[in-house]
Amino acid sequence: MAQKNNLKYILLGLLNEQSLTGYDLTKAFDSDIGEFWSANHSQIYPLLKKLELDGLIAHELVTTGEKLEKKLYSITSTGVDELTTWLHTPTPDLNANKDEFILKLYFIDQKSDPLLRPMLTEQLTLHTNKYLHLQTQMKNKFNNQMPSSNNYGHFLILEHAILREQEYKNWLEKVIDNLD
Amino acid sequence: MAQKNNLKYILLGLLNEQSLTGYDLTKAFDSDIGEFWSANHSQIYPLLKKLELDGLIAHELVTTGEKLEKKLYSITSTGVDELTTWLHTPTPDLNANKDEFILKLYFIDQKSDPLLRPMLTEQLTLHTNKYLHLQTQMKNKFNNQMPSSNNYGHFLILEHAILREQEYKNWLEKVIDNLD
DNA sequence: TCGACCATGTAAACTGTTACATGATTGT
DNA sequence: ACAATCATGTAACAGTTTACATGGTCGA
Repeated sequence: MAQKNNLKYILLGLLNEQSLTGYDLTKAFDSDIGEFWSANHSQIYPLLKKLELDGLIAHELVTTGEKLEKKLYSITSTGVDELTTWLHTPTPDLNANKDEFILKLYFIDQKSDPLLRPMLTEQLTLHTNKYLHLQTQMKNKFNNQMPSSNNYGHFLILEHAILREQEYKNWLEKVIDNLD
Repeated sequence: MAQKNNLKYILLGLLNEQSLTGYDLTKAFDSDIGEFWSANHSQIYPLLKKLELDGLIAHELVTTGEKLEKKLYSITSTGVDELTTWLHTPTPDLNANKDEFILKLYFIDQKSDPLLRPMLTEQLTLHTNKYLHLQTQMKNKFNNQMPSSNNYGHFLILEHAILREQEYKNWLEKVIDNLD
């Protein structure tokens, strides 16, 4: 979906914590931030170039081994300013979260439709796995406790994600039980 | 985001219930289906043309008043087949639901950040309103009861949406309370 | 040496939003 | 008459995905 260049702020936000390469930034979407946003390297590399042109980030070359060069990006003070401005900007719009399964379900008219049970159980598996995955993340990153300092936001969104998956699981289980 | 042409199936799904104009289909995203997907008329009209070219839908002209012509679209048997195939296709991927507020929260490091409270209360207002809106929808459409026939999927997703907003609200309230 | 992973890039196609454009109907 | 709504379309732009393309490093 054509959003408001949120990816730009994600990159600035991540670089505000530490200097990273495009590859590192790409990987960040496989874990942490991946629970809430997705992006491919083919989108990230060009954007990094643009952000550098705009003076929001800068890179230095680092060589690994014999000749493998990486571009280690860091945020500039202008970049920090833009990030801060973004954080201070209200977020007044709730965007419909586009869930393909929910869409299909919308078009199932009858409780007796034989498609219903396999669809629901498939989703239950997916959401149970996601739930367990998030639990593990919480254990690994925060040892199930609210951090006394730092990463408070990260803790909060992980907590929220877990509650969300729990709700999704519970609802699916209830609906499946009720099919009989 | 570049998805898998989900909009196509939404249009087919809606036209499978009854014949509609492009304008009607556009309006459907303001209510019902709008809780789960968004689309503008500028995306819908060209897609309707394409679907007609592909033989999935057909239109007849209906004249209102003196000369206002509307195109009343209906689904063809080929269209029904494609819709059915889609409904039978597994939905094995959970896509990250992109929530800008959650993204911002991720970058708030300290519990003491003065930004935190206004951000959270802004979202609480939004989600409370959404919750109340969904409750009203449920009352209007289903009178708070599971339908004995028809629209079972619609009922389910509305129920799920309400539970989801309830969770979101509860979480926000808890976090705000805990700020003191 | 070989496979997994590190590392960076581009191109094409697709999906989605915002803006531009026009005209008719209906109810007050 | 006027405003709100009905009704349909295109153009430009922005964001996202998939595929193409290349080469280096590290550990078993």
